[in-house]
Amino acid sequence: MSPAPRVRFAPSPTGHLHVGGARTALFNWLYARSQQGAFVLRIEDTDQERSTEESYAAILAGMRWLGLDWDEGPDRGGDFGPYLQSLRLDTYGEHLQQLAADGQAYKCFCSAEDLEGRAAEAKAAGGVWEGYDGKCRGLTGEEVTALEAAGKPHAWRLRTPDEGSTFWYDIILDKLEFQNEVLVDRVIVKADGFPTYQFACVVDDHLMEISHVLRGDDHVSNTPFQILIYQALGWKPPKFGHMPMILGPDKKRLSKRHGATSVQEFQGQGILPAAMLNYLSLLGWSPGGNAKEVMSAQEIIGKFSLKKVGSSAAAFDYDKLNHINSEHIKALDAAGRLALAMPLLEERGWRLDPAWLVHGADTTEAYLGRVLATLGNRFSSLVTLPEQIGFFFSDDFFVDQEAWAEHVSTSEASTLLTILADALEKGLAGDQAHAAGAFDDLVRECAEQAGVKAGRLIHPARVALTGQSRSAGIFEVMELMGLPRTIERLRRAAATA
RNA sequence: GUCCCCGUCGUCUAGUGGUUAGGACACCGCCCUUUCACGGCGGCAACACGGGUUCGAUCCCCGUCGGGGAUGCCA
Repeated sequence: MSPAPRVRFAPSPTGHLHVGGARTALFNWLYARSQQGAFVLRIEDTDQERSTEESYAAILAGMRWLGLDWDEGPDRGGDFGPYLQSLRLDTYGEHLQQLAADGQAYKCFCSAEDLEGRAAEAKAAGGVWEGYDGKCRGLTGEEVTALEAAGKPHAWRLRTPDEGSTFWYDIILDKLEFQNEVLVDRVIVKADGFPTYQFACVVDDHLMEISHVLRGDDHVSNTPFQILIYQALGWKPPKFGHMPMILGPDKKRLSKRHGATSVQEFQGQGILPAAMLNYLSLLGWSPGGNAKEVMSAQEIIGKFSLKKVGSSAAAFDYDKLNHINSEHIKALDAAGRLALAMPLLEERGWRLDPAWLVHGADTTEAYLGRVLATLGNRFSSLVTLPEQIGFFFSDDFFVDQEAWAEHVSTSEASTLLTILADALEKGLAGDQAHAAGAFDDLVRECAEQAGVKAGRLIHPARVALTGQSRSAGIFEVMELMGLPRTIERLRRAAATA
């Protein structure tokens, strides 16, 4: 049995946790958890311009929301820290010295402007700029001394071989090979003394004993250069696995124009973390065959395997995410649903109105519990829930104008609703008003007496009471709303014909 | 331009050198029902194209096309 794997998620703190990053983090986490390995969080803040505290906090918050817990990280330490690259500058410096000592790294005095200028020239001459022309590669000791004496700042580049090839066996993509000829001498330490991503990533992955580097396939072309760094340092590279990217619904790069792209936005849209995690797990991976797709994190861990991770890019499907989300909501028990719905009431200041005198539910929570029970599986979205239950808490509720016009604003409806209101006033009292069945009987009686089918009365009543053409069972609604309020709304509706 | 990756229903995917190419989302229809929803049942719909290899290719090879990525002193 091979030793427990050590994997990592290494975001740069330059924005929110994007779904692509979240999926990368998720697959690393799934692999670690399914193999009893370690999941490390490392922050790659080597870009002094773009790294921010807010992004750092947002990324950690996003991961916590999703439930991706890490075993080692900047906030909780570990045996291989620090886990913030800006705190590891000495380490990178030492390794750079090692490379400089044996001539594998050299100083490059070309400024960004120099490089741009030469690239433009090459292009103008009809040629192609391959990335770096190796100008400082052959600088003599005297030339270097002179440039330094002149105060010219310099970066460090890795001297890469011109012949041969670099290859590796990717866990997901199988054998990948690059001709060294196309690999350029890229910068490993910038003029500001900070390492580039390429260098810091290699040094840290090695020192932190990362066994598997699982990342997006946008890193495929960085890998050969990184392998060259491992070789220059005399180290054995870890195993690499490049996962396919997540694209927008139109197969183009996923961007804000497609809708939400950061996990924080999905949170704001009523997506449950368990649902988000579930949906993301299905992008590029599958439990196989006819296995059910709606799963808890534990179930996913139990079935996860890197071997089953696919290699083609996936389009993000908001519809399916919503479906998975509704399945997760429906799978919740009463307490779980209540916990989800209560905050929505609080946001709106909705409370049980004592005047409604609802039997057996004297607190807002108990009342909401009964409302949700009546709703049953109709409660499948946090976005629509307020509309679905608002009329239970306020007289100023959402009204579907189209439904109102069709079912309520007619003379027939007006007549029938008045008949019903009268009958409720005379016929129902006391304990009877606490049984949906009593409302049921009375409504049908009224319809019969008026000579119409029950549905002719039920439809207008539903819209009159709830403002919508769809709701929980209307007799339960009457019972939960209370007799006085029911009669009041029926009369108000009858008057609008 | 160059290098690299990818290509099964509209979407996520399962799958095999010989299958009626399976499931899920979406969509459509029917049933249930006081409507909607839920649920149940059914339907539509795919192996990108062209060459090979083979008795036989969705599957193996080559090419084309399409999509994506890289080409930074960003990560």
